[in-house]
Amino acid sequence: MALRLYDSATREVRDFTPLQPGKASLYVCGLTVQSEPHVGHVRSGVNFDVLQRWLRASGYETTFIRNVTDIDDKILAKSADQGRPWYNLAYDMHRELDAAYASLNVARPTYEPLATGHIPEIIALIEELIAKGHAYAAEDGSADVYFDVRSWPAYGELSGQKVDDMEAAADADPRGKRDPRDFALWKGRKVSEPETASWPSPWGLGRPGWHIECSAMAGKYLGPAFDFHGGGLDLRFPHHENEQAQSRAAGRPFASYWLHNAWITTSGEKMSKSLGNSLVIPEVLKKVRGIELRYYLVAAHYRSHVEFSFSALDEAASAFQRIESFLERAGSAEAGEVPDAFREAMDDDLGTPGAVAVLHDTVREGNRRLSAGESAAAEAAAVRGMLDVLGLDPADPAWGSTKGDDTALTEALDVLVRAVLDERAEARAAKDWARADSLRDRLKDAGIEIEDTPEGPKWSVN
RNA sequence: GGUGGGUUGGCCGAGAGGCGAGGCAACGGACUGCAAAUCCGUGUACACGGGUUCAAAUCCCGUACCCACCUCCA
Repeated sequence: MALRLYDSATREVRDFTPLQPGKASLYVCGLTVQSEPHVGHVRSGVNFDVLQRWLRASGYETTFIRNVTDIDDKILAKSADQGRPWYNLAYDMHRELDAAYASLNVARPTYEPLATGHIPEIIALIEELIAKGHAYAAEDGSADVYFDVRSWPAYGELSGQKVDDMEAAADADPRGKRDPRDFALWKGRKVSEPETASWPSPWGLGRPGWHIECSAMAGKYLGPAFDFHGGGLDLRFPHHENEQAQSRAAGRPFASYWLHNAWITTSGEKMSKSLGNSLVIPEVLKKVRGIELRYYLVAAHYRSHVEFSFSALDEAASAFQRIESFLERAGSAEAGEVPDAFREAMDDDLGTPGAVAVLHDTVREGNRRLSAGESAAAEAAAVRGMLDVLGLDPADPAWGSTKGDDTALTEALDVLVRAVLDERAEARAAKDWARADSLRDRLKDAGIEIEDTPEGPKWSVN
């Protein structure tokens, strides 16, 4: 059974037929780098990273573009509040985003274009739209350029809306627009905005509107037609609707499939800045490891709403630790082929919950064999293979060399712990259980867990 | 007003007409000096009211509640 995915445009699960046999092209809307990324933001990164990995694992030569929006109203407003240049804020937040992705083992895309690096392509696309009668420069001398929604009959097709049914935006600035639903392709510079945030254009100094950058960049790196376009559900309208309208109006077929990941909510509500910053990635990673947070995100289907809670996150961490301890027990194994059931789950609209269930089934079978004194090499190889596809392989160097970082400390601690364990071994040999347990308890109080195994006691820092 | 999604056991979270996904927690058993880890076992779950069907968590009608989008949003 081949890969099939839910296409938001047609609202049905469709078989994936690549434009070019054996190849897959994917454009994902990244973030506007205006604040620290929180759990909700990285969900999209993780979801599409899993898609990208599965496409590659399925044999597709994959080109993956994920942009960064580094100029927009919010960046300008926030940087002004903070009293620093907008590009400094954007750069800092971009680095925070990179760090968050890295801590979750989200692979780098083939290329990560910035909006500000594509002004010539954006201007060229706007000129093309004007020439074709789908865009116009505002007549109020503002240097704004708008897309003419009424000139494109298919407008609204992606989000299933009719122009006439739409609520006129309360906050839409009607200046210079022919229709309130027309959206900006180019925003003329306002006197209140810094000069550094504007570029010369045929219409005057200004900067790109939000949507046009993605059309321009997708076109530059993936061509006029490509396979997948992804992003968060809230981007479906207006962002993706507008991207598609302006791209198609310019004669480009654009994306064959539209994929949208659902929300992470807290207290039943969409995550947002107003809920505080307790869910920014560095804060969350004080509670669980990056690999555990990633497992939490992967264990839910990408189209399901997730109600974030730290207790659910803890459960996920426990579940993941079960997988890790199996790999430790089973010993080293190379990543092997994934089981058919895993493949079927992933092929079915990226069914990671079912895939994770297969993972656990395999772990249980492996543990059963180990308990029976048999080899679990086959299970360990399969588990490694599955974890690899999900970006959850604990042995992946991307998770950092925490073991190597403090080798000296670990060795020193090992000597001390061994000394205590030797003492405990003597006590146990003498059947002095009270003393043996007291030694173990003292280590536990220091955060060191002791497990007695057939190969002798093992210790680990909790 | 328009569009779309949701409500599943103590908790998280799949499934989309018929064999109880999986995990966490709990309980019982095995193993262990005791633990830990692991294995085996244990669950009258599908918001509510009707209907269709041999069979409904799944389809239909209705009701309730929740959420998202409608030009700032992952």
